[in-house]
Amino acid sequence: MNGVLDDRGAQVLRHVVEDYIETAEPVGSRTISKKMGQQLSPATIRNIMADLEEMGYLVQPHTSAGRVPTSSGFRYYVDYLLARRRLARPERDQLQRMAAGEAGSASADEVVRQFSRLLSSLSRQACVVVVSRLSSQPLRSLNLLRAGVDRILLVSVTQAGWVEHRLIEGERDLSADDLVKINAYLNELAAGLSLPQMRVKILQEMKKEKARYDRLMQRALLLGARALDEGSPAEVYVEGRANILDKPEFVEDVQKLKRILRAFEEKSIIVRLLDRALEEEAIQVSIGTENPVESLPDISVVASGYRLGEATMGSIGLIGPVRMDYSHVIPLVEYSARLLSSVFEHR
Amino acid sequence: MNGVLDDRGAQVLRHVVEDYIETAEPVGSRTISKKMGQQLSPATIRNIMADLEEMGYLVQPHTSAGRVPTSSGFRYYVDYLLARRRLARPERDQLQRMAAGEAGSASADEVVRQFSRLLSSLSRQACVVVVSRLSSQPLRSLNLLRAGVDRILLVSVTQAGWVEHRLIEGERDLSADDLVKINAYLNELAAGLSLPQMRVKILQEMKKEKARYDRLMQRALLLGARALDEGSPAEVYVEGRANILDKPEFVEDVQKLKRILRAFEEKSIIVRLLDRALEEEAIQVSIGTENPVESLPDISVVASGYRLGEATMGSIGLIGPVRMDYSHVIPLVEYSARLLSSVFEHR
DNA sequence: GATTAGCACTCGGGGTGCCGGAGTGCTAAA
DNA sequence: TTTAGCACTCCGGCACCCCGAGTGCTAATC
Repeated sequence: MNGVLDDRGAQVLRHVVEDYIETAEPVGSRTISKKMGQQLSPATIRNIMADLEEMGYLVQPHTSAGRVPTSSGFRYYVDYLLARRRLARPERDQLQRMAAGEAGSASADEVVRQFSRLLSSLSRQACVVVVSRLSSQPLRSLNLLRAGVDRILLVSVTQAGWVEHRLIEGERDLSADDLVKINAYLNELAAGLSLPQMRVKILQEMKKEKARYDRLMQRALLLGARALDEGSPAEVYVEGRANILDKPEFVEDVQKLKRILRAFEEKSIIVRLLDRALEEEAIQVSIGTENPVESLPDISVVASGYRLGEATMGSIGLIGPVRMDYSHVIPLVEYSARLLSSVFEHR
Repeated sequence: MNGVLDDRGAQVLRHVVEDYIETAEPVGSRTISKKMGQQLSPATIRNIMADLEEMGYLVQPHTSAGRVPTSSGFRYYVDYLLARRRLARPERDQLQRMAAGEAGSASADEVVRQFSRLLSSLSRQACVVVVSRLSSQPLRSLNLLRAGVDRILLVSVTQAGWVEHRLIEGERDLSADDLVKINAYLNELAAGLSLPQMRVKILQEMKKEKARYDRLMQRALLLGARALDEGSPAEVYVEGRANILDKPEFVEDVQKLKRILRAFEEKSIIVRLLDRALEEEAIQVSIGTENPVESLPDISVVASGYRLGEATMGSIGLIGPVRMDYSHVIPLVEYSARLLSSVFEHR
């Protein structure tokens, strides 16, 4: 009675979880007995279920109701009982076709958004979210453009094709020619570096220039340093919000719904939810209360980072009720993340 | 009996609408009689209400229930009965402070997003949507940057500070120097023109260059033409989706909710909803079935275009149930649109 | 000793019936 | 023309009951 299950217990738990995933209703002993081909009578199943309840894997919403898996029940299921199903052919194909289609043409954020859409519609079950972080990627180019009498636009393009721009205020006295020179200079510095590396480089370079005392180049470095100081915020894309309205557990409780929708509007919350997936290589599954946002104890997150070479670029994941079809959703996310990585790899 | 109301009828209609806006419940004759200071007894009110029902301004959900305004009831109210309230001081202040704060610093799309957020939270009542159209704005600059072995990034900055970029495929043989030259050339052409004007200019210029036969410049023009051919899609920002969950009329009907949330995920639908506001100078109010999307007969849209000089830049509006506090929401949107225009004006 | 059949028990949900209140329309009186 | 009065309607809430699904326990069976 230490949390480890014998084979029978495990099988029962598996069936309870799977039935519950399907029906969203408490599962009774009869149902399980039938599912297991009557090897065991309902009465026996009841005993086993009582044990499982004692161990915290199941709960009864009320006496004389069937059982419902707890978060730890789901956790046990995911960790030990899940049949690692391969992805169904048509889904693989769809994802691959999309990847192939997007690979060449669209801009990077469009690629990500398309993936997010498709993944949300394939999983039906949940909402798709994609976060991405720019700073770690190596740059392709860095350019300053005039964007107003006293503002300048810094456009950075990474090797993977991400484009980011930010404004720098209060620069009125640089001519178009100056900017061209500065661009040439900065680009020489930038090639292949990531933004933080670039920052370091600039600081080094500033010391040198001080000696040489080239006013324009010094100016260039100052501008670069200022722009990079701010750090780039994550981008968040949420698709398929409406899917949560297909889940009875949410529709029955408007408060939950509201909390979730509100969360979708807060970038920082989404980022927190998918943060873990950025660090780790493997897919991350946070079930119910396990997820890092305490105010959302009824949702699960299945997410995986995607990468470009060494650096993690972002993470893609599904958000939905704890009652999720993990055996479907996990390979789906895994595969998508891998595809996404490879799309960016071949750019 | 031709749709025009005498004073008494109008007053009764006004009170029914206002009470219904407040309570979301059918309104009875007693309530109205009280609201009107007992000048008329409930019985009289009942007669008047029966007339209003006959004229199509009110309906009874069932016999022995109070009355609910129809879409035409709301329409009549908005057109003739609405006390054009001025905006409350604190709301004006908040909007103004925001405008002042954003004016200088942020990039244009950030400004719009902030407005959208604030407007959604001030109106509580509904969701905020902003659409914006780039093509008509005069350009400040146009730049080509290398973004991959065989792709080039076109970055256009408008005078109002909107930044847009798009990729051009299959250009491998232009050196960085070439790009600099091309940029200088294009920028000379571009100054002060809008994208479509630019297109025309480029076509003219192409004829000339053909004569001169300058290969690089011809190349530049081709690139420019290709990039501009595609036309820029509208940007859509939706904020405060969760607010619709505060409206009992939506929460009671999950199907409606789903339709609305789905609509929010379709750019094209949102654009259709706010389209009218782009054309007209004045604020646009579409009540219930009046709005251009037939599949959403239970929502109203209050929207207004905002402009930069002559050209309309986009429109900002609220989406919510037909039962909206128009007397509050209309000035709110009007004022926001005006502020937004002025923010962009002073750039 | 494990399994199972049997049985008593519990609880939620759905259906029914009843009542009260809010509201109406109509009529007749003011 | 307005209004008081009255009969009528219908919704919503409440109590009630019953049924079914499910349980736990016990005693018999393998």
